[in-house]
Amino acid sequence: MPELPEVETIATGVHRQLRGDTILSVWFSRYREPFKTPPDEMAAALCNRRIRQVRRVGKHIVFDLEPTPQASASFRPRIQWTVHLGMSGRLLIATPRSPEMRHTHAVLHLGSGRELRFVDPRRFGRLSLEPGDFQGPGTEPLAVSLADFTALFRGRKLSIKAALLNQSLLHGVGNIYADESLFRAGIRPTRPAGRLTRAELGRLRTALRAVLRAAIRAGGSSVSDYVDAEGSKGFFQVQHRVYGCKGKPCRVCGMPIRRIVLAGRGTHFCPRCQE
DNA sequence: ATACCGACCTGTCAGC
DNA sequence: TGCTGACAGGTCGGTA
Repeated sequence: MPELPEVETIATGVHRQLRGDTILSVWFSRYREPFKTPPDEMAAALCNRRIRQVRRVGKHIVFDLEPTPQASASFRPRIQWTVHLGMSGRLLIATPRSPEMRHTHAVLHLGSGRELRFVDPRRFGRLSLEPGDFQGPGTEPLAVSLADFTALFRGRKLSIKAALLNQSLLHGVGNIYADESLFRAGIRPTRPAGRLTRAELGRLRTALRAVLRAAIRAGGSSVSDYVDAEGSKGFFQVQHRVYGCKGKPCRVCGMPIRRIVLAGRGTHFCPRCQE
């Protein structure tokens, strides 16, 4: 389940491998779900583009594209192709001889002879064409100042957990890192976001940045493995302290970790350490 | 405007 | 063994 650290790791890996490569032709599956832009329009815009940069914005992977010298002069100079992996989306760099996995929904044929494949069994992923200034829906959690972070939650009645998941506030935080950062900050997920003290918001911002950075470091150690081949190895190196730990003793106080449903999501916390 | 909830999807796994 | 149902969750659209 790709959240900010996973998307960052994938974007970095794809950037390293594909920067400077060109898109010659594109194939899309028949499923319409992955396309926020009509497939024909997207295919026409992607062909004869050079990959200038691949990076992460929120949970989106953004391909900055520029025309190849051969492209017609009517091409817009710069466009962006964005990939959202949803729950189960993957990007694979393959050769034409690599067997095609089930649920492959897009294949970009590249000038180097390689292929970039988008595989997404559950089809929650989305592909989109952007005019060239894609910003994402919310604020970047790794760059937000304390003042801006505090302002995001002011006056809000929804739970802090739901607020962290709201991509139009902060983008990039998903269920795992919401739970993990709330645990590290000692804040119960059910607390109304607007009722948190300045001190608590400060702890939460610090915890969120720390856990995201640690996860990026962990994922970063196996970037090429992920992009090349099967695994999502790197992402399991992260030590979860509450997520998926229902009933296990809290690492700090020993109380059993509780699981409730909040904002429609499984939510994990320590009933003693988080108040 | 804000908040909440079901729908969308398929693979996995517990339980029978 | 093979089946059934619950569960996983990012995002969107409908509703209060």
